[in-house]
Amino acid sequence: MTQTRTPRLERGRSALGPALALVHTGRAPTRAVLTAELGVTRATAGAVAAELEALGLIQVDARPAAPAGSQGRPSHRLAIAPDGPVVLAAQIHADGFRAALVGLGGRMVATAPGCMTVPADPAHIIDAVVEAGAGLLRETGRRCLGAGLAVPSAVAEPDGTALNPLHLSWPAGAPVRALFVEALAKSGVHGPDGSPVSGVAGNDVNLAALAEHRHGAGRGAQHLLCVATGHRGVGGALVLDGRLHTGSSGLALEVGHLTVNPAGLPCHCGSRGCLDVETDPLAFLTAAGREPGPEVSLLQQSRDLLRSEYADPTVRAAADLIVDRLGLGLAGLVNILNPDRVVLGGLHRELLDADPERLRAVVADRSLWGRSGSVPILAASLDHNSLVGAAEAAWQPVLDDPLATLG
Amino acid sequence: MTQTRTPRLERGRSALGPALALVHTGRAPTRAVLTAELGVTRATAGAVAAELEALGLIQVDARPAAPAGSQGRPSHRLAIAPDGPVVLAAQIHADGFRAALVGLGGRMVATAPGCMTVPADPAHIIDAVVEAGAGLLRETGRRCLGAGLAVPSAVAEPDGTALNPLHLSWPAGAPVRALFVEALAKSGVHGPDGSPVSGVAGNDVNLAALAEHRHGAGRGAQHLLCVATGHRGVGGALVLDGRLHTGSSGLALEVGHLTVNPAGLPCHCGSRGCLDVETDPLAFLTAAGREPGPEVSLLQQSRDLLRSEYADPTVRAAADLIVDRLGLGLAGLVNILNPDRVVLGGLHRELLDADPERLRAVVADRSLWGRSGSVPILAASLDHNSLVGAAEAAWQPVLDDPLATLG
DNA sequence: CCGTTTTGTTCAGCGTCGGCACAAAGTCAG
DNA sequence: CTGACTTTGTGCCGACGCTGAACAAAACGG
Repeated sequence: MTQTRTPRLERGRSALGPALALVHTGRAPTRAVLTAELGVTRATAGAVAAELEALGLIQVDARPAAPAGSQGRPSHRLAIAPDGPVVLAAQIHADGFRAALVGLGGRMVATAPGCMTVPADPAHIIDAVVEAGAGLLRETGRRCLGAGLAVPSAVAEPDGTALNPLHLSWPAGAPVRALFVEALAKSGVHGPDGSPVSGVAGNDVNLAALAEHRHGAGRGAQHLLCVATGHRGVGGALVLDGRLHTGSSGLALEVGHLTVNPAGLPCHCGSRGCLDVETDPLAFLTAAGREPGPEVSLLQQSRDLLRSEYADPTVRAAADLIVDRLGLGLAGLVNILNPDRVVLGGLHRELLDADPERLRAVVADRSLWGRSGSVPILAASLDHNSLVGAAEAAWQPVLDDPLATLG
Repeated sequence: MTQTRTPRLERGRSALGPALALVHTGRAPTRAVLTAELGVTRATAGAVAAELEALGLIQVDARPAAPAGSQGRPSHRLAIAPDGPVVLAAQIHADGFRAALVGLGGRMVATAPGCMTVPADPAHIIDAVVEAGAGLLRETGRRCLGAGLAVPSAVAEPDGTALNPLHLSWPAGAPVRALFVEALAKSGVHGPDGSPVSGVAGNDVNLAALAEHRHGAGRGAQHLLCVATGHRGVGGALVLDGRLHTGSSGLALEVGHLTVNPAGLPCHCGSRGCLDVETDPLAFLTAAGREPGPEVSLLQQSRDLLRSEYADPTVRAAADLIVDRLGLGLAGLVNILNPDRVVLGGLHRELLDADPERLRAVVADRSLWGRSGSVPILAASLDHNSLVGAAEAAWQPVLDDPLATLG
């Protein structure tokens, strides 16, 4: 009998994936740096770069723009091919959806926003956002290698179902990944070989964390903790050694039910004073004595209030209160996860911008010992980070093994 | 100029490390299974096994004990070489210390307990435990490839200092790893090449989790959460994909200050009702209305009480109270980390044994949705798991690259 | 102009692993 | 008992990714 094996590591240049990841995240601007980062010889790095260029993923400019002041032969410049393949990224949030084409390097090639004019039904909305993305693909004629979808809900693995899509009034357990894949096939989105592209779905904060780690405020962090609040409730995410930690069934970093105010508001989870109900936009508006209106999103109302009336002592006091509660929650997370960076999004990001020192002081005061007490807390720095993160998740197979997904 | 490179991946048979790890954890009892687990051809697996045997690490029995009922040629049996090299494992706890020699497979070859007769000084105790280990090495004449030390304190990385060795009355920041390495050199513990062996130090609960994951109740878990309480305070640990997650500075899983009883006892951290003060042996004894005595350890007193007087309603009520608090803490951790298994040690293990259903019910009730709500909670199953874990940490370089550490 | 420094490329060689053929050692059917 | 079948172990050869060294190229400085 002929010997069969279950291939663990595909054949092909094994340094290809790491090399592409380095160029993708901007950590390998030249072949010389690529050589050092990969830990291989110049010969290998050169061959790898040539292969990536042949695949149409990167581009080598023999004449660099910056002559620089160092001596020796100037290095050629490595860059993402501007006309290379893209992935389809989609995001659904409380106020609408957005589709985009995203190239390597996190570059948004085209984008199409959409409002919630269709029925609030998972299948219809996902169909609409995929159709918008397919339209962009038709307009631009770019090759598409994958697709990613960000939703404001925990997504269970390996099922791909949304467990708590509360803001969307969707039923718990909606099979978002299956609907996404189905919509992709229906819209005729296909890869270079004509077969339908693979689709992945994930929690929006998780994906935002991935994007911030690759291209934003989290760049270079070993263990990155992200916390964000957009509408109702609070989301968390953790990137460990460059990979998203979603736990063994996709439910990790459900941080909303950390107790941050023992005598606080009752939460649907049965406890009181959970992070979810104490630090989200509604909590802020309530603490500031404002009645939330129905026109714009709670995040928008909170942001407007914070930016325009921060001088008002009531608003200031409300912000301080939320910051104190958030700080307690972050300190608890820092003690458990010991990240080397924290990035905040949504309203938490705004609160950090308004008074960076207060939040940092609370966290430092309540977290334990040494370096972890002074863990840097930064504001998210990317526009549409969930969308870019959905693209990152879609790019992941290519970054892991370019040959298997292209050649 | 000749090309230099910073080697990322050492040369040598790259399947050697994974193969040794499989035999080490008992997941490769035969060459046939090894072939399947590694995902290589039989030829490669055979060559790898032959090389490991030549290195004196494993042993191939051509005649297997179990003829089994399956047809085809019976597979030869792979086992850890019984007279192979060992590592020196050491543990220091509140009541004394213990040194041991541990072979691959977690097999304890020799052990030597010691009491706290020496001054309560880090250097003296570490010298004593290393000297005990060196004595075992001299007695048995085994080759020693590394050394590991478990201490009841968070150990900061990369410094190797003990940050909160409270039960030992040591100064915070004691340089335990440096002292350990120094003591090893002083005692003449050396590797096969005559140079002093490398020494690693870690938190005892972290190392216990590693041991349980490799050889105990955590075997096969993808993400394993361990929680244990031995004397005062509560320790946590997380094993992710087979590697200990210690965070970016070694301080991860400091779970003692999760709030589990908002109106509870004040804690030195400034909050109230922390896991540390609500679920440790002292909390149990106090809840049961017993005055802790000075003779034996708090854990021993708690265990005796729980085992002999569980029928007493007061004791039963105290146990239930602690279990409820512990369940709240575990649920919080499960929501954040989403492990697929939880293993409990120390008093928590005893409480689980006393009433497994109560704890599981509390955790399921307070953790969120689906599979994570029914995460299995098991009792630690290894004797001296911190000690075995110290050995695991010492073995790690060999498991990662046998050739680099041996030949 | 030539030496120095750094970068890029070509080429031979080596080591690991896949693929195949064959041998070995058991079960099962008759 | 014998022969077909199944599964395991091993020897051989080639593919291929990578190293190492030599050489060429492109800048700077004296």
